[in-house]
Amino acid sequence: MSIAAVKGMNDILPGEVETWQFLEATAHEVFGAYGFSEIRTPAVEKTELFSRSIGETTDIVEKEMYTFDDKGGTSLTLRPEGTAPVMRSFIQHRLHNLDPVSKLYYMGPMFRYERPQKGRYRQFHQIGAEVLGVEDAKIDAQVLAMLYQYFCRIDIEAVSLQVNSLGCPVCRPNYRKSLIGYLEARLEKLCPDCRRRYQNNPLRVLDCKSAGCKAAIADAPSVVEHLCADCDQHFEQVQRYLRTLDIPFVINVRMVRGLDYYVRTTFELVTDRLGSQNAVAAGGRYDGLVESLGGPPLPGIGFAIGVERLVLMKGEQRVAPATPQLFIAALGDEAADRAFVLMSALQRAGVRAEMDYLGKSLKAQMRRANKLHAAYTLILGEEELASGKAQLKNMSDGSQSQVDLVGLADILLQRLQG
RNA sequence: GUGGGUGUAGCUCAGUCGGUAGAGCACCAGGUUGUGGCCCUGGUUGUCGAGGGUUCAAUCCCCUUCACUCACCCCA
Repeated sequence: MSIAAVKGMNDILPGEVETWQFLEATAHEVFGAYGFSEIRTPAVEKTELFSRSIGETTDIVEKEMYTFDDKGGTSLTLRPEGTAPVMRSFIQHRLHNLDPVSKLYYMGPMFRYERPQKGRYRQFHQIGAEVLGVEDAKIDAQVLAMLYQYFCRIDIEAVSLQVNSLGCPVCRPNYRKSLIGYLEARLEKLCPDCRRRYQNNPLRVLDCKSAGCKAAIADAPSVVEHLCADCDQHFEQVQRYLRTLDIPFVINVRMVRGLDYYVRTTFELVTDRLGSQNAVAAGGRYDGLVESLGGPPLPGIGFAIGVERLVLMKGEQRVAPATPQLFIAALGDEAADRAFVLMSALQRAGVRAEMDYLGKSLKAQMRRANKLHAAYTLILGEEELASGKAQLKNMSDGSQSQVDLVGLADILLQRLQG
């Protein structure tokens, strides 16, 4: 057997890559309109960055990271998510000194050692955005509005925006305590996993998919009822601004986060079309993160979109590859040389032009022009060289006209670009 | 990490109750001595995932293994 790609890491081939390019180009455009700048960070970071930010006891850090020692003995990790590297870069370059508010976005591969399945891969791609320096609920709403606008622009529907508030270090401990008390009284109804984790990570139980757990937590205390005054007001304002902007959303008080740094506003864009990997985008507020990584005490909020999941949702409605505007069918060596020069001139001028390189028959060249969906085919043979006029065929209606060989490049440029 | 499913041509798959394989699509050529799409004719392509066992004989039965895939888990 020849060498295959690494498990869970996929090639993106012609035919599919056009969809990726569209999704990325639209992100540049939409995020740019909202005042975000792109930031690019390395694929590898010191391991400590992730263990400190994501949380030592999360699954990501405990068992899903690609971690290794480099030849100098430093423990490095392929980034499993994008927020921590952006925070690291932000702090390292003191970006808060340039502007009190930073709006950044990124896109690129992330790595997690998980068992691959539909919508979940070991190398996957995220498009993410982060805002640093604003606590006001307007920015929460603006980030959500931008995310919503992006999904409108890429024409993906069948997603629902779910919003929740997780509280802050002041109010969450109280909620935690009351939730643990509630779960303790119903331990025997919980699944084994939840029985094990209700002490360490009680919020996780709210997200459990087992029928027993779902029933057991049906009237569990909700986070929202336990918010402190500040958090409650913040959450109310977020909702008010979302309504002002006509952003449709639902409140899901059972939504939790897999990463430890989230506080207050959290959200997910979920769909029922991707099996169990139902989140196509997720994010939230992380007000303590920058400071905990050694930076200034700045609030932050952001999200990440799973690009593979978008591509899956686009499904059959793929973005079509660009097709040649002109195919030049040449017969004989002399005509092929003329065709080559002509094609090159057109390409320099930005016209998508193509010709045959394999010495095929005219019939075969026409077939290829058709297969490539060329808009026009120029036929150039001995007769045309002798008469000084080439045949230009419109491939959609089959009509054919004569064009002068003298100044042909300019004539074609006018026809094809005008 | 756990469980299920599937591995046969480039793709989607059929098949042999054990006698070393086929269809459609794709690709190539011809039907038109210089004109695509539709149609017709012909052609190319396989270590039947890998290793071992049973057998005169294995792509088929048995064992092992690998890969892919879906789900659990986790998450974008």
